[in-house]
Amino acid sequence: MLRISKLTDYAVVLTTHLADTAGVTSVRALAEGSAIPEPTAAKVLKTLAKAGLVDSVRGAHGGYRLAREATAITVAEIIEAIEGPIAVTECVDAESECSLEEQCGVRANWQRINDAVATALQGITLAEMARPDAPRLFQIRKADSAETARSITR
Amino acid sequence: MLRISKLTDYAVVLTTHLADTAGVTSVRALAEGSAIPEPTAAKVLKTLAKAGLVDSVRGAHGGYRLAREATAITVAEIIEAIEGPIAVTECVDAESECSLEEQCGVRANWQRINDAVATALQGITLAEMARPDAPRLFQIRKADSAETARSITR
DNA sequence: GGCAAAGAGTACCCATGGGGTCCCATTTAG
DNA sequence: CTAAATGGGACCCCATGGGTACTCTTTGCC
Repeated sequence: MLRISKLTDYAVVLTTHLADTAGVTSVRALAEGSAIPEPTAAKVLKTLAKAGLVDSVRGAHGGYRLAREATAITVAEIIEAIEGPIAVTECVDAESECSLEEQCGVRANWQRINDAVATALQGITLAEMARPDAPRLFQIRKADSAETARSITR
Repeated sequence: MLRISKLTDYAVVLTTHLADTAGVTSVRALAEGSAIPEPTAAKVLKTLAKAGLVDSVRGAHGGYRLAREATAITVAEIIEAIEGPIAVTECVDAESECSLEEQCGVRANWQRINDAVATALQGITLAEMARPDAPRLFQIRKADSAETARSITR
């Protein structure tokens, strides 16, 4: 499955909506516009605010707005705000004491895969994510030898 | 976090060990060599066998061996054997009825991200995964030209 | 000033499924 | 025949994703 959590999905959708709007938007409006249950949307937005990705305005007529330009927010940041550091496997995550890490030749390669995925997600901005007709696609390539040309054709 | 499950991690480690050995190897030997609890290793191997990635030999002196060359098994296959189809988000997975999918501009982009990740994992063989000093790295590129766009759409 | 409309913070609950164990049936070498 | 293996279940536990509720605090507006 290799899933991101639903909450993260919500976060992307919500920030996407914010990217479309100029001023601040209330949780209620955002929730309605995204078909996300309001309390849950509120929870997600609070988390995003703590992470500094959105700014909140309290009080009457308050709401949320993006803390930066949509072009300056990456999908990776949103994921990390909700789920923590991107770590494909446990052993890739910072302080894991894999019992036989000396032996484990697999680890280094998971690390590389993890880096590739992280880099990819860091390269995708919220602005791009907001456009269904995004002109850019993303591909992952082996960086190396001669046959890399063929690496896409599966 | 974007994690693959521990069981999948185990699967990669176990198949890696199989790639190093010629004949069949018993679950016990594999479990000991990988520091994975034996019953759990057994479970994983059964799943891999059902998926056709490893062959089992029953009876005394039985065990497992790779069903194909290590160069002909991809990491993507192992992941899918344990976790099912690679689907970064729910809406990417086959039969999801996302309430407002018409509206949801995010979906198409998740699909693209998903494809990129899947393609990457399909390009990594078990043989490569088994070598800690793998010479190849993996990187992700944005392809903003129209031609590459076509090459990914499956 | 006071009320109402917002978000902040936190505690809490519930269901799902990852992770793990066990048992018994079946196969096969010696 | 027996022991050593896997096949195929059923089963359990508990961490956590997902969702809810309730009480502060801030602030616009009459």
